[in-house]
Amino acid sequence: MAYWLVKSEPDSWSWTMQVKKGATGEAWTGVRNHTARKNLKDMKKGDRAFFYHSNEGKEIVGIVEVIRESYPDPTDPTGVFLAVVVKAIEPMPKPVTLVQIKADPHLKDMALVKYSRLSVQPVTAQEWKAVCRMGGLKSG
DNA sequence: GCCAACGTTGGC
DNA sequence: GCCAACGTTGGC
Repeated sequence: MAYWLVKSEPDSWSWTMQVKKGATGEAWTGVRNHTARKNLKDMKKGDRAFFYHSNEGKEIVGIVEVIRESYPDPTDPTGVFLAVVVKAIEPMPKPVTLVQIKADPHLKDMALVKYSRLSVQPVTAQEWKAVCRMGGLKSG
């Protein structure tokens, strides 16, 4: 199983909205970047991803699971880009902020820090564990 | 095919 | 609100 991080501005799509969707999940659409597209393509059913609030909050607020692998993004008229479907698994008991991540020597190589504009990014198993611990979760 | 101009993202 | 990073566009 692989780990990822997906970003959303809470003004357009927030963790609360994701939770309301429950087990049905929600299509993750609107990604228009080729690096991000590749990451969406690599996502497998059962993979987990951190749900990150950009701009407002700047923190990891929860964990989602991929329940449908990549397919053509219905919001993309060119048919080039991809979407996946994710469902909320659990919230972070204590959201992990960008400030905390930057301050941790083990985490400052995270894509979140290095490629701040990338909206879908891979997370290593070590990073996953470390962030979960900081967020008050025992495992991933 | 190069590169300047421009638009967007997202942290500060 | 500003600006750095970076992707895209379009003239040549």
